[in-house]
Amino acid sequence: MKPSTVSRSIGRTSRANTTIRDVANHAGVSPATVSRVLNGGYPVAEIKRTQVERAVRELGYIRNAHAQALRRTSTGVVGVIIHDVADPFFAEIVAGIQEVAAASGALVVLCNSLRNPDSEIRYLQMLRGQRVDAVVVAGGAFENTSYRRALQQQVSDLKRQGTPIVMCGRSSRSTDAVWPDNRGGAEVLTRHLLERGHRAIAEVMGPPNFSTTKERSAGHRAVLASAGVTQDPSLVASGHFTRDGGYEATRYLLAGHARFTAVFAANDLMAMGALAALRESGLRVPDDVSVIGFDDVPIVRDVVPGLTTVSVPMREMGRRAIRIGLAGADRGPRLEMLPVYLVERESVSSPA
Amino acid sequence: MKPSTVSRSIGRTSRANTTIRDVANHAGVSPATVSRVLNGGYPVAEIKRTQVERAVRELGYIRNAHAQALRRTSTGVVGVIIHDVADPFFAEIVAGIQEVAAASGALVVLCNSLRNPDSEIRYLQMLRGQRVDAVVVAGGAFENTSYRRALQQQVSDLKRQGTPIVMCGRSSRSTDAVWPDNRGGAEVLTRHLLERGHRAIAEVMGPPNFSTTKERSAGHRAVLASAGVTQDPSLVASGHFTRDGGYEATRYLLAGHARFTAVFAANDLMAMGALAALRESGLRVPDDVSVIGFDDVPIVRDVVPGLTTVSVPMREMGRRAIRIGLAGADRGPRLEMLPVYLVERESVSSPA
DNA sequence: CTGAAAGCGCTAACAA
DNA sequence: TTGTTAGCGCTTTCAG
Repeated sequence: MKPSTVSRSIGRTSRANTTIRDVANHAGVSPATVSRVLNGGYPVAEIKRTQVERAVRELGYIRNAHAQALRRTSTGVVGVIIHDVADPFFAEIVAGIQEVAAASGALVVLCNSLRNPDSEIRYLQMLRGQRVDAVVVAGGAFENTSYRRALQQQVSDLKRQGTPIVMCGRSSRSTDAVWPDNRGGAEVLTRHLLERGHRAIAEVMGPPNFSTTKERSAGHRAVLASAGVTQDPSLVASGHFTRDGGYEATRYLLAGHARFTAVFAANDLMAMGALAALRESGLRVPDDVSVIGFDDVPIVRDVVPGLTTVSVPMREMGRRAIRIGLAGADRGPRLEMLPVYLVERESVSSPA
Repeated sequence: MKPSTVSRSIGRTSRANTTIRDVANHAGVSPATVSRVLNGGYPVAEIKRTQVERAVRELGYIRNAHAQALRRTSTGVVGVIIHDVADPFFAEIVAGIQEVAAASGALVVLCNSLRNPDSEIRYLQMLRGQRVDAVVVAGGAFENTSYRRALQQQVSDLKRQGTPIVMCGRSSRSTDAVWPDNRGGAEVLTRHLLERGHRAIAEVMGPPNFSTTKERSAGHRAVLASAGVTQDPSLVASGHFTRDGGYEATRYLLAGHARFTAVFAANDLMAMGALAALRESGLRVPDDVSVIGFDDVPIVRDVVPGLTTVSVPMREMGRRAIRIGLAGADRGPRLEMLPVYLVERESVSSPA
């Protein structure tokens, strides 16, 4: 019996994890041989291979991923930072990411920033410490210089480490990115409303200082302007990108004196809130007021009336983002703006 | 200049990650000292501490979590296995888990089994390899002996490693668990329907061989039986725990000849599908048919008519599950069945 | 208070 | 084809 075997068997039988050494001893081979059969792609005598496989099975052995990560360059883990899992928009993106990560055997570390810029930066650091194989940051960007600077720092630190980082849901000049045509979608929706005869259109905006808010609002206003419709400032309210944010903003609008025949909401969740507020005020959709959303999250086809919105390929965005990340360090930023399209349902009609 | 410094600076400036050694050299101290200031709780001269902190900042140094995990007993990572992130029931649970994990500085690895038992087992193994500090398995159990056996094996392997595993959404005898009162909730709902005068109640069940399906169905049938109402077999259909599963099952029921005045759906998503199928058939809810759901996922308050359902504290279940896991290895299984309560909205009325 | 040294569990030369 | 060896980057005795 070799010394190593002895020293191992002396210890308490308690909490010691099974190591590659235990498997080697159990199978009567060296750790290197065990490693070779586990990794494959290296010649090992059939008899030894069988012995090792049996030992692995009998001991219920699983390699320590950290020891492996320390020696190798890849960890088999990817990091994902989103605003909030409970938001269906992000849940869909994560589902897409998971799907391709699973297909390539990678695990995903999911981080919720809860729309706190500092928290996003902190997660980026933690993911860097984890030496993840790729990171995808989903959701619109915070438009604030200190955030921008901190993000830029993380991006370059990550690059220095050789870790690809890809943005999902925001455009970018310096890193890989996949995002929806926010501006184009807003234009399509606004044109749709205009064609139906609406002129007094309330805008339920997202929070200021978000790239998503800016882009969608810009598209909306540009079309309005080019159609010669001036936006009444008292018909604009902003709120969080949530159902309650849309609800509050709409209540605020309703409390004012201005009248409107349609609501342009920054996303579906806010549109749902608008629908609730309108309903509470006794206003019917679309008979009294028309409402449009943005994103086409799964639930909006089940509300009544069905919400007319623009479809953003959330799941596909997630898939593409992680595929780009997993494909390796960037050879010049890969930028993909995904098209969106109008989905007409029942929440829009012509004003009386 | 010390040898170590020299050897480091000889290499290419390229892809080398910054290590604790680089920081030590930069600050003119030993790696041990750097480690001590980084970890805190150990006396270090004020001057050296300052030097180290500056070096860390200047180098943008972040410790390699894997090297750390290899030396320490904890990894600061927890594992979570759910059925599907895109399902709001699970998204809520994950949000709760994330919340407390973040508060204790832990990262979460999220795994989607997509309701595939083999996939769940495989993830359990991977999480074991990651030496996560705790794992929570959310969602109902697959009622099948080979799964049960494999799960039991994983649980004991995890225990041997000293990793707490807690079930979230299913009861258990051998491990820690937090779950909703599925049976009680089904009873409350059924009684509610009975009190409104319904007797011909269709049951839109979940998939067979799921603990959740069994428990909810059992509660429903028990109340029916004790009220002397016999369930018409042609009024029972099962489907996946999704909106489409509920839709298909309801379509199937509608295609049959049997008539019913209410639908008892196994969860909210299936109830939404039922609502859609009913609407398509020209049936009004609740005037022609009443519908109830289960879980009270966030969206159901926004459908029209608002869905009457039973509220399951999803987020709180997630919080509790991870708290139990993070609290350490079990001192006898901690079992918590959380109460549920009826939420009356507008989807139920008395039959004509 | 500080540094040297050992070693966590694994893989990849390098020898044999 | 196989084993021995040298670390990956960190923390933690153990001396000083």
